[in-house]
Amino acid sequence: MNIIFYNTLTKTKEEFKPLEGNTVRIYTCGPTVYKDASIGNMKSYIFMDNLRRVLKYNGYDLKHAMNITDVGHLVSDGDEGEDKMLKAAREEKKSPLEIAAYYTTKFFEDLDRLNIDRPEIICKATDHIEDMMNFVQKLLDNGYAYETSTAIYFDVSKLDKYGILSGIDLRNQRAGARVEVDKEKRNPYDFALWIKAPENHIMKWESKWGLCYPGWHIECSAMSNKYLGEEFDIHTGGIDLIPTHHENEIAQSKGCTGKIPARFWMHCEFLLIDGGKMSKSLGNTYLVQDLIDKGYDPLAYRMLCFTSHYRNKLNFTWDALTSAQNSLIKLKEGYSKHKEGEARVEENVLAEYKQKFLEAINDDLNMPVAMSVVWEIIKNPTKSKQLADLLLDFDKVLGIKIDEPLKQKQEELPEEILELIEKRKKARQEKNWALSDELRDKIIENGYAVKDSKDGMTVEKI
RNA sequence: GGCGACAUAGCCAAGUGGUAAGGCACGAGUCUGCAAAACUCUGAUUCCCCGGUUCAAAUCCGGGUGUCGCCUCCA
Repeated sequence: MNIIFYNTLTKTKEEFKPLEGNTVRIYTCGPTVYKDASIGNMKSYIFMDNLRRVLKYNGYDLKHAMNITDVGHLVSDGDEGEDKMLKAAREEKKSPLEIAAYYTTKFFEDLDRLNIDRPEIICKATDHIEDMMNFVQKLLDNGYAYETSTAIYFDVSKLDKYGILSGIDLRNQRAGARVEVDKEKRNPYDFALWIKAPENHIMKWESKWGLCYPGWHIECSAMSNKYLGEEFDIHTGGIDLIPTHHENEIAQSKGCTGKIPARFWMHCEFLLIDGGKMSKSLGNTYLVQDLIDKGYDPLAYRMLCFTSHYRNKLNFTWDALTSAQNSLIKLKEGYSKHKEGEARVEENVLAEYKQKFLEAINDDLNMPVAMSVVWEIIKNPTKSKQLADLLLDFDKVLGIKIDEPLKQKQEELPEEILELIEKRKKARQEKNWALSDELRDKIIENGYAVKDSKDGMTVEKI
């Protein structure tokens, strides 16, 4: 079946086919590891994982590279200010590499908790300094770069067109509206490729231009070129990377190879918190750990992401997450019921479900529609192992571990609650309903839910 | 000032010309000693407002209002 993806480059949906053979080459802009990754960051890695799984489900092999930025970008894009890595290192009293190692580990922990598969190639910026220098030299050789007293700059005026991704027109931009103009720069939009390190800069490398450190776009160009070639299939990232980072990657690659590095550019929209931006000052920069601490299975967040399309903003609220977790529980229960089902269903029924599911995911990863097919199966009154197997098959794409119990923080019941439970059990045996109800109220008052069944009662924290 | 996105039931949201997916919550019923849980059923004559195009518009066009994002580091 055809796969259709929305391409930011052309602003249209296009049919996707790998450039070469059966292997899809993808590059994803990974994290800068100087702080914790928020659930907002994770939205775009869930998208990345979703893309991988859909391509694999369609039978493609993947060669997917993701960078780990462990060399500092600057605090400001005006090529000035303090280096983020160094700032974190100073504040946490660690070396930059310790900081990077620490947050890299935490980042991958979060990926695991969200069941996000790792790209085949994980490349660290600091391991590719040599490649970056060569890339910069190539740009100088080709006449796309120039040296100033502070850095090697890319000259955007040398390109036939700068701004094809974001649609900016340089003529409409006011130079220095927000950032002070560097007199040595030829054009306001010129950006630093290779920066001459000040005396006190810790992370710096010997180069033919002196002790330097890389600008914040060059690593992606150098590494994608190294691992995936001059032209690969898909480049992904968050929507915020379009106007500067990806625009500059395209500029660099065009200057070096004459080619736009990727055929398809796919971008994930932002997560909103209570309808607005996630920000430190509002204290709503939630982490995966925060979700766990509040008693949620991280995969509930994955479910929440599937209620909306990756190209749309998703409004995160705790209510929405609760709703996603409830539906995840129901989904797992529904799966179990089918798994124990003895009935047989017609082959064409299975084929029809599969067709609808495939149509949805291949239409630019339309997960909300794909999920509606899943619910159709769950709600099918004919309980059949075949349907359970189909759901398990779909879970290769969903990655919600439909066949495993919910992973929730289980709290031990306190002693006094256990006592109340015992007393109530006795009261119920004696059919002393008044006492039973009184004890139930007490348990509920303490913040626990009581469920009675034929087999006894269960009590859990609300 | 420039660029862009969005506005669909209480909430999270699909749907891009053919008469409103799905989930959660709520409500009702079944069950239960009563509740909870579970199971079943139920919800927008209508898609921010006003015009226009069309046999037909949530979907296209024009105008308005509102919300949000980017142009500084950001997924």
